[in-house]
Amino acid sequence: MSEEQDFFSRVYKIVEEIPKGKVTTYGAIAKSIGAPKSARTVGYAMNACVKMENDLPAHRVVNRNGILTGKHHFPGNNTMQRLLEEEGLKIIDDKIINFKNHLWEPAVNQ
DNA sequence: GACTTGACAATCC
DNA sequence: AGGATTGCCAAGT
Repeated sequence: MSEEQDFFSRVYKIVEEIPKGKVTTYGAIAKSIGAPKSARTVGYAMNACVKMENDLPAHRVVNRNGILTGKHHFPGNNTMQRLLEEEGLKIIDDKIINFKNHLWEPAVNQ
């Protein structure tokens, strides 16, 4: 049993599991992969995810404040906000309204 | 092989 | 209540 995949792969796997209309935080993802202190590293993986052509809903990942911290890294100007709004979320001032209400907690044993 | 950077988070003042 | 600092970990240079 060797599920020891790369840090990136684990992060991608979690992000891939994020249901539509839901969002999660970097810390939650890091925690689910067994690295609660590697929240920064999770964001680092996301940055690489945009560079590669994948189907990861990176726009559903925000910081623990529910703020679209990574919107600047998306193609275009407000791609991230637009995508979230398309999923039924409300965003004001780059911040998700009722963020806690749309927060999705990933599993710990993936 | 060591230093710097970075889409975070928690703590201190 | 709000701003500044520290901690942590992985990849890049």
